[in-house]
Amino acid sequence: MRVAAEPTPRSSTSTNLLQAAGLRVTPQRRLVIEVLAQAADRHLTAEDVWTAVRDRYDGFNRSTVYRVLEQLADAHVVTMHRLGGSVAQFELAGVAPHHHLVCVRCRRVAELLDADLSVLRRRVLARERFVVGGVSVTIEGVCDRCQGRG
Amino acid sequence: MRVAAEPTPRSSTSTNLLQAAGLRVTPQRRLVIEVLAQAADRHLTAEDVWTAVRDRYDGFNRSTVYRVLEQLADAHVVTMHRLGGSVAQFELAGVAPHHHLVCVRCRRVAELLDADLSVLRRRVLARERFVVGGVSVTIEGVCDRCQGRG
DNA sequence: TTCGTTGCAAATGCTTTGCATCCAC
DNA sequence: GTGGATGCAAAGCATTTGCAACGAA
Repeated sequence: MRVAAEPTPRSSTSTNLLQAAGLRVTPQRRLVIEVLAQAADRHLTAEDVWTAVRDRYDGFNRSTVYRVLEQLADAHVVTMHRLGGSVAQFELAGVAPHHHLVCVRCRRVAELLDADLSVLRRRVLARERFVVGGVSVTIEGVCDRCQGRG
Repeated sequence: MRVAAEPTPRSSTSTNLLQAAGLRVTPQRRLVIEVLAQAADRHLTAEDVWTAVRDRYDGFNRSTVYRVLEQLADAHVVTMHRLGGSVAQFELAGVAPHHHLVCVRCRRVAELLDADLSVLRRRVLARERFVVGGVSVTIEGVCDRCQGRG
């Protein structure tokens, strides 16, 4: 794909993130990161990301989005969530360990930046012979927007 | 489908569960419930369930398994989980509110019957205008079996 | 120059659906 | 008898993969 010769500085955030992760800096990867960064408060599906990047540069392929998201997830640059629906959702990593409020009607995801689970984590490690990685609390329910309807 | 004329009592657990849920008692539904009941300690995928029921009665259709599992989930007879992998897993409902330990290597799921989250639940309800349904804690990590390898 | 990355198209895997037949009530 | 349930086959959707062309280092 030929991407418009945009005067983007080589040392932008996306470039830094890629280099820090030991990944090659390609315009596609930078775009995906920028799209996720601009949607910082939301969770995007692969389709959302694809729509956004294609808006900017026609020809951006869907499978490239999936491949890039997978690589970025492996490199811990983005985080992937499967929150009950059938589609995965992505967000830029690096904030606090986070939990989610998932609306069972509209499937919107809100973040829950609370809940200290360190006690739970320690207990599990001690009791269950289970080396704990990510702890994720998902709470299903009905969000404020949906409480009027249905 | 013609199911073998097995002398199964009409008042078995599966029949009771179906009747209580207001669902018609069909041999297919009873079989699905029985399979889930026999695997009480595990989480089964739709494929697992299908393999098990087909073992007993040839001709049991895959889509019937999906339809039955969906109806049973709607009726809260079974619980569906999406625990990081792309495939849904099912188990008979009705035990304690439960949480999971998911091994990132083998994707095996262990149960975690602990963690009192009532405080968290109350706080969320008070603060977020979010009507809380199910709370599910998922902890990813490496299980004991996998700790040797890789 | 080299090997990783991308575009394209086709395949995959899980799940859902349309329709005719069947059976629980 | 009647509406819901099932079998079958085909479609659906999100995601993955093979391969040739391309481009970052």
